[in-house]
Amino acid sequence: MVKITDVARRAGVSPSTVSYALSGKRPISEETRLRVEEAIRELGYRPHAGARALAGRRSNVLALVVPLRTGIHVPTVMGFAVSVVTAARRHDHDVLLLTQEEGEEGLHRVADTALVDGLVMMDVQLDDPRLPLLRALDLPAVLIGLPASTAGLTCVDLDFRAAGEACVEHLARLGHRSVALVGSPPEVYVRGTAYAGRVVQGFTAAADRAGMSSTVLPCEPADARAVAEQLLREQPALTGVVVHNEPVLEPLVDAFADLGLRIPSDLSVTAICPDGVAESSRVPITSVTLPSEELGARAVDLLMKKLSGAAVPESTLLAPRMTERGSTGRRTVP
Amino acid sequence: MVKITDVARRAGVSPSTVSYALSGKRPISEETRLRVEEAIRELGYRPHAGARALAGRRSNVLALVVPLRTGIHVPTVMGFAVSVVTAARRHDHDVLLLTQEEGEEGLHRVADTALVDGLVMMDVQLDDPRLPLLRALDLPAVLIGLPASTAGLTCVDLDFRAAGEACVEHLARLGHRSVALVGSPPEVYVRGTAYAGRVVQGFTAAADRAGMSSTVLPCEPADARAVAEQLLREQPALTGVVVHNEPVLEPLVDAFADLGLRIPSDLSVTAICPDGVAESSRVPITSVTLPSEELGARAVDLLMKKLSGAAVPESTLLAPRMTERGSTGRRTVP
DNA sequence: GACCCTTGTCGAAGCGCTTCGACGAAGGAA
DNA sequence: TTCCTTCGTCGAAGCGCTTCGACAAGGGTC
Repeated sequence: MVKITDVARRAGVSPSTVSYALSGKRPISEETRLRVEEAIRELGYRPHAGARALAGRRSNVLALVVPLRTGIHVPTVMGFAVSVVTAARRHDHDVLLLTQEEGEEGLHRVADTALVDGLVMMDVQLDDPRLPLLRALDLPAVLIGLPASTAGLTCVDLDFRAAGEACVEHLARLGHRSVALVGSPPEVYVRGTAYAGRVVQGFTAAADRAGMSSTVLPCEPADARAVAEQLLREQPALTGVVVHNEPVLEPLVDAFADLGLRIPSDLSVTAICPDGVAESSRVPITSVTLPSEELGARAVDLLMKKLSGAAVPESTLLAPRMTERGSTGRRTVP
Repeated sequence: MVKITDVARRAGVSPSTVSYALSGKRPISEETRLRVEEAIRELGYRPHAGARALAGRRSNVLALVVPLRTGIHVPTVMGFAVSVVTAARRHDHDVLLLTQEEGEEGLHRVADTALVDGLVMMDVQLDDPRLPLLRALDLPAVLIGLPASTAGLTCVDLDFRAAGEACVEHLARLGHRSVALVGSPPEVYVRGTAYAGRVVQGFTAAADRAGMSSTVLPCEPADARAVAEQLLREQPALTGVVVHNEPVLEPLVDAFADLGLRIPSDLSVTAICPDGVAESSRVPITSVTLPSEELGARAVDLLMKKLSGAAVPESTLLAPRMTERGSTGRRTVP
C-alpha cells in the first residue's frame, strides 16, 4: 500500500504538505502542488479511508435509508437511490445502504460509530416513529418526503398537494366536470404515507373549487380492471382520471380500453409518476413528473450544506411540472 | 463521544483488555468480561469505525455493485440487494452501494482506499469487462451470476440451465409435445447476459432430448400480446409455455386468456422467477424459484469465508426447485 | 522442587492521516 | 531601516483503536 509518506518522499516535501496540497486548506505554491500531484499519479496513491475518517473526523460516507414497505413502486425507489448515489459521488462521498428493517438500531449504529457523516431517508411517514430519534441523534439528515411536522428537520419533496391540484386544474381547463383519483393501495393511506394523502387533499380541494364532482379510489396492483368498472358504474359522467399509482397506470389504461373507452376522446387520463413510466405506457400519459433525479440531488446538496455548517430551510417543495403527452383532451360534450 | 479508554477506566481494566473482551482474540476471565460489558452498556460505547478500520485493517463494510441495465427487473434486483444487506448484517458488516455507472473507477476507489473489505457484484455478463480488473484487484469478491470463465473467481448462481431443463421436463412429464420459451428482451441476450443464455440452452436441450418441438422468443415488456399471438399463429400445436421474464409474465397470461385459452386446460404455463412474482399473478404460476434471498446470503457467506482466508469453490450453482401452483396440467389431447 | 505451559492482563507501539503551532523568507508600510 | 504581515512549509501531536510482547500467577509434569 502506498501512503502519504511515500508521496511526500517522492515529491521531496513533508507529509503535511501533501495533505494540504490535497485538501487546499492551506496555501501551497503552484510548483509544489504540481510536484505532489505528479508523485501521486506516479505512485497511484489513494488516501486510506479509515485513517482519513479518524484524523479528519469525516468519513465521506452518507447513509441512505431505503423503504421496503408494501405498496411502493420499487423502480421509483431505485430511481431515487441511484440519484442519491450519483449526487453523493459528485461531492466525493460514498453511500451506505440501510434497509428499513434495520430501523432505529441501524441509525444509531452508523451515527455512533461515525461510519457516516450524514443521512438521507426516503419514504417518510406523516408521523414517522424514527423522527424523534433523528432529531436527537446529532447526525445531519435530510428526508425525502414531508412528515406532519418538519420542526428541526430538513425535508425535500415534490409538492404533491400542488401536483394533485395541477392535474385537476388541467382537466378543468379542458372542460371536464367529473373526475376521479385512482390512488395507492389502502395500506399506504392507512399507515400515513405523506405524499399519498397530500395528493388526495390537492385533488379534492381543486375539484371542489372548480365545482367538479370527484371520487377517490385506492387501488391494489391487481385490481385495475375492477376499479375501472367500479368507476364507470358509480360515476357514469366521468371523463377525467388522475392516476397516482405507477404499477396500476398501464393496466388501468388497458382496462378502460377493454371497456370500450378511447383515450383521450372518451376519457382523459393523467398521472403523477416518473417520466419514464408515463412515456413507456402503451398510450403515453400526460403527467406531473415525479423528479426522482432532481429530488435525490437536492437532498444530497442540502445535506452537504448542512455538513459545511450552513443553515438550510426546513422544507423544500418542488413545484409540479406537467408534461402533455396526448392522453388528455377537451371534453366532448355528449 | 465515549471511547475505549472511558470503558476501560470504568471497568477498571486497560484498553487492550476491553478490546480483547470485545473481539475474543485472547482469553479474558468471565468476571472481567462481564464488568467490561456492563461498562459498555452503561456508557453506550460504540467503537469508532474509522479507528477500527485503521488499526484492525478491516472496515467491516462490503461493496455491493448493483446493475442498472435496461431489461432487468428492478424488484428482483432489489430482492438481491436486500438479502445481501441482511446477510451482511448477520456478519456484522455494512453495505456500500456502488452503481454500475461508477464502473471500474468505483471498484478501484473502494479497494485502494480500503473503504471495503470485499465486494459482491450482481448481474455479471458472460464476458464481463470488469472481470480482469476484479482478478487483478486484491479485493475478495463474489459474483452473483456465472461468467464464461470462472477461473480465479468466486461465483454463485441459480443453475439456470437446469432450471430451463426442469421446466421442459415438467411439461414433458405432463405429456406436452410442443413448447415455447418466452425470454428477456433481445438486448439482454445481445449483451451476453449469462443466465438468460443458459436458460435458452437448458430449454432447448431438454426439448430436443424429449423430441418436443420448441421455439424461443425474446419479449419486450410491452409486447406480451403480440408475442402470444405470434406463438399461437406459428406454433398451433403449442400447449406448454415457459416464461423467463418477470414483467411479462402477467400480461402474457392475460393475453392468452384474452385469446380464449384457459390455463392450464388449454395451455400450461410455467416460469422462472422469484416466488413472489409467481404467487401474486392473477393465476398463480407453477415456477422454478429464483431464490434471491438464498443467493444473496450465499454470496455473503462465501465472501466472509474468503475474508477469513478459507478456500471456496469457484462456482456454486443452486439446484432448481419447482413449485406447482396450478398453472400447468396434463395435456388434454384434442 | 524445578521446570514449563497456560491463562489473564497490561503497557506501548503503531495503523495512515489531518491539523496545529512554529518559523524562515519575502514583501509592504512606516 | 525596522516592524509587521502574509505565504509556504515543516515537525510533531494526536484521532481511537488493535495487537504484540511481556509478565505475574497458577497448575501440571517429572
